[in-house]
Amino acid sequence: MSPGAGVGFLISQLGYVISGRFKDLLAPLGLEPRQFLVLRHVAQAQGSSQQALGKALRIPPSRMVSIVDSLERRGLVERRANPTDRRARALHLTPEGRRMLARTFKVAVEHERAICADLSPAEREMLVGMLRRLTLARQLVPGVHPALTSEEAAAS
Amino acid sequence: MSPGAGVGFLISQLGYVISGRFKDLLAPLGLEPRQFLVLRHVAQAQGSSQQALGKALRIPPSRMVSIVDSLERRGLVERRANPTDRRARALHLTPEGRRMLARTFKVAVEHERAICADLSPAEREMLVGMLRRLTLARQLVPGVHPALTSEEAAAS
DNA sequence: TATTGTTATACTCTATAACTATA
DNA sequence: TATAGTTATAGAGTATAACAATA
Repeated sequence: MSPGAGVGFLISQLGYVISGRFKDLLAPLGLEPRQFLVLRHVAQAQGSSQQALGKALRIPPSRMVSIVDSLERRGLVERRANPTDRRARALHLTPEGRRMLARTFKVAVEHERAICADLSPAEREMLVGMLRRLTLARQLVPGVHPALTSEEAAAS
Repeated sequence: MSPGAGVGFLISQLGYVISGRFKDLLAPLGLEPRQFLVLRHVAQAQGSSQQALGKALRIPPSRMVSIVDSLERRGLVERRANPTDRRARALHLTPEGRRMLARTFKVAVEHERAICADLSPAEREMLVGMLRRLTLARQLVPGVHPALTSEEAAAS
């Protein structure tokens, strides 16, 4: 009866501590979750402009600047000139960026293993299956964590 | 492999949209989630001092002030004098606060129903059971949503 | 005239620390 | 000397709007 008991409240609580824990795991690599989000998507769409990427991730242009700034400062991403449009900057992963991404994937896999430590593989699959059947699961954008992007944009 | 696929990422995404949706459902009642959190706990521990409640909810004293202010302005909670300690204020629900709480519970129940619309009661129970078996579920404080309280305190 | 990236600005949220009145 | 509540202040994070270069 009380909201402390339901599926919604439980997932909401768990989501918070899970993402907080992931943030902690990422910290030793000197990476914040939203930097990780962008880094990952740069890898998947190399040569994209900042705003094209920002649109896909629902991150406003002005925010993309500082995120890409930080990634570039760390030598993980490069802003290259775009030959066909001198306004736009083509984003590319550096070799160091690629190595970093590999490291973060290991962290993510270990995180997942720790979370599901007490579940058999079959149970884990069943869990994913049921989570995907929750109504609100349909409005998720694959691979994009809404908490790391604009709240306004996410609501629209 | 990619973090977009795992249980952790999925719960983290879902938690965000679920709590965002609950916030939207609460909005027509003129209540924000953290006001709801405090209101609910005042009901469970009537006569508590602000700081006693804040300690249980991991909300720092200075923040409690404005939350209780807003609840008092709306006539949902009363600060009464404490006969044994004139520094402390005893928090009590008003009749209007009690009615509001009943309304929010209806909202919460409807929210839960909507989320789990495509699950049978048995599946829903199974889902709760598996969520509770996730490692990080052990560090949850019952009934307290960490996102609405101090991040620092939650980490400690 | 529209668009890319950038900068400037303002706003929200929150914690820390000072302050008062009691204890 | 310590504690309850309050107020003041400062910091982080973020969006909106103005701006310069280019289309």
